Amino acid sequence: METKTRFIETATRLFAERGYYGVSIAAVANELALTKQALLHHFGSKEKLYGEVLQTISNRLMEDMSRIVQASENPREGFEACLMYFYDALQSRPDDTLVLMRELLDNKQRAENAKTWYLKPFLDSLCDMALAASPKRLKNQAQAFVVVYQILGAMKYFLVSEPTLVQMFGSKNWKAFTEHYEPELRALIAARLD
Amino acid sequence: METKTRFIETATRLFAERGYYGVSIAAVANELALTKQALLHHFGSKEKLYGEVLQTISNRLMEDMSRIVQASENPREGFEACLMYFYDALQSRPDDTLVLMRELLDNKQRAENAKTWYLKPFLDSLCDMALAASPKRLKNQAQAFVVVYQILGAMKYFLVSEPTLVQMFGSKNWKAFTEHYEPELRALIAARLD
DNA sequence: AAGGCAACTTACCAGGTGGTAGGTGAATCG
DNA sequence: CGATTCACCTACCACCTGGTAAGTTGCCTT
Repeated sequence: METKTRFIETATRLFAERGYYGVSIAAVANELALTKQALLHHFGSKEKLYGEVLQTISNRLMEDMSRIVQASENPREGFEACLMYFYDALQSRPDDTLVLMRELLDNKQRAENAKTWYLKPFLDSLCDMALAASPKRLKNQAQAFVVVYQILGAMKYFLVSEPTLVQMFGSKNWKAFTEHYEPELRALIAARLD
Repeated sequence: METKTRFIETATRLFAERGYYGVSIAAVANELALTKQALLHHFGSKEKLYGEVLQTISNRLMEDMSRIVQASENPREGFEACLMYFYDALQSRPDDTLVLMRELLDNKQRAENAKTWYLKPFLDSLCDMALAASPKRLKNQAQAFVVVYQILGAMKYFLVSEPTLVQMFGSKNWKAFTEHYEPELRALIAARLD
């Protein structure tokens, strides 16, 4: 595998665990037994490395998502399938989920330097899909956005809480929670679109 | 006001903005035109300062919540009022909300230290209330927990996104979102209990 | 008046931070 | 073959990090 790709994968894991400020570029490089200057050679700066991490996550989501959307027949089914796919994707890549959540919290600080909104197109397309899926229920863009955001919040907050909930209630209860969560998430989505 | 209290307030704001690793004790002290050694005099270490910040938030939240829980009469109405009150509380103190969210993400790292589950009694009582509020819909503890967690996720994720959404969509759109959010949150809660 | 103590201060430290400058050896290419 | 490019290196920089040591100042108690 290319060194640059390995840098991005390692950085994704470390940023997920400790956040942007909690990870030094030297720490990322050490994981691959390279020097931080090797990293700087490939990315130029820490901020650009972080940008590529976000871009990679964003690309992965957008590509898979557009595939799902095209495969669907009617807007409503496509939107629901898209959301459930998103839930599976977040569940199967917890590091991506954590990085996205951290980015949400951090980017007030970084916004001045990095003015790129990697996830905005993703949010926009979800809102458009929501409007198409439930034109009677959702009267305008703002309302569609709010409903989409409720659904995203319900799934992301739960997935991001795994370590805490396992420690709080034990892994047996956590397993029970996850088994209940998917059907309840479908029910939530349906309830929000009717 | 006591210097120590002012330190905690300033630290809460900065930790909310940049996270634990993103804030130096010197930065906190500078905000109050004091030296970092003044801070160390009061708290001993950065970790202890952070602990006091968490404790202060936890105390504030628990006090408010226990007051509300006692005041409820009808289980269903009491539960809904409780959730909406919680939404208002989070909304009125965005820094507290951000710090709690960050702690949720970080405590996989600090799992050893994080044995203070300040939110567990709160979660437990919410689950009990949910079961009492909708005994026909919710068959067991796990199901009640899942539904409660969906609602909490929907509100917390939205509130935590303010800085990002303001920059992404502008403050005018953000205002439109917040106006839609409260009624839609009530609708979400109702839909999840029927 | 004397002592103690809380609330600060300056001076300092070892180690880490992101980043620059200027290489080295190996592969590629005209 | 020589020139260039690539992927990496060592050396170095100015600044920042949390934390220690040792005062200094002014109020409170005895």
